[in-house]
Amino acid sequence: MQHCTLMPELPEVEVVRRGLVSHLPGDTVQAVSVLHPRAIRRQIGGPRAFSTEISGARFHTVSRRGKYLWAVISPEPHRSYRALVMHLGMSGQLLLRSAQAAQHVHARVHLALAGDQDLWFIDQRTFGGLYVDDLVAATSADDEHLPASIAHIARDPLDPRFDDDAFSRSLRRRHSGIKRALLDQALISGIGNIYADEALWRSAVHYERSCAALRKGDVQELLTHVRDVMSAALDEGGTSFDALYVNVNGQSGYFDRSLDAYGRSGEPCSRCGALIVREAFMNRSSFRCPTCQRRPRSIG
DNA sequence: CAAGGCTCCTGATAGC
DNA sequence: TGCTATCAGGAGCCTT
Repeated sequence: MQHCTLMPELPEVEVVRRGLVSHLPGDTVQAVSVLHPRAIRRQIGGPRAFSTEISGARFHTVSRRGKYLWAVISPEPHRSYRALVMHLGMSGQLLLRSAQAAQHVHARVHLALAGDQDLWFIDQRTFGGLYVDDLVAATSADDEHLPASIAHIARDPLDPRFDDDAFSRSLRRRHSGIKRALLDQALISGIGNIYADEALWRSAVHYERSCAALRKGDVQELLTHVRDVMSAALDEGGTSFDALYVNVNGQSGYFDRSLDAYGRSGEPCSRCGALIVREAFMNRSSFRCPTCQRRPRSIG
């Protein structure tokens, strides 16, 4: 078993959202313990202000934009609606546990709730974090709201209001390789290193393929593969999700993904048999089939 | 304004 | 045995 298989991308975060939405609404925060100051990020006033504001807060719906989650909280008098914003980063987990549960080594924030279970934020690498932010109208035209701090995050490809044509136009105007664009949360959200590699493998496209060289049909096909690979993971997570158990959690192996490219260097491509290679890219790894996903001629 | 690189962090693992 | 280097990567931030 690998030491960390979570790496939350859209499907993982969405499963966590579903767990939260089945437990949090209606519950209230009785006490707050910030166990690691770094777990409170982008918070005006820092951990102290966070604790003050979230104490006594009552939760409403839990929403998601890309890899960000937020729980709407009742406003104080004469204030706009606010939200508890949560990001899992690389290794974050949100656990609902009884108050008596032993404290996890990497517990960063503890919210004691009035209900049966408390909310714990666990995060080994502390790339994730929580904060409270204003909710603002997403567009001037409707009643959709999202935290002001994530207004720049694009819709995800499973969002019914994701605009395929607009995405295609924006993407093809980019002067960069396709994978860099897929990882840009301001262009399309929810995709991380794993699903980017998987979708590119399914599309038989090299990660350095120029965005501008893609035809509209190529983009549409890529979107289809992104959606397929994410939906499959979401189904898997959804079916193994047990609301009666803990769990809004990201246990290791929770998603037993069947991956075709990511992490499979040295193993045969399940389409052609060539050995999958790992290459350094953007301070991370890229996995591809050297035969199915040939390097563009224009790239060294 | 966009592209692209740097940096934060902890723990497992490999190599000497 | 014990040290050091490497790797894992989301996303804000900064430079070009």
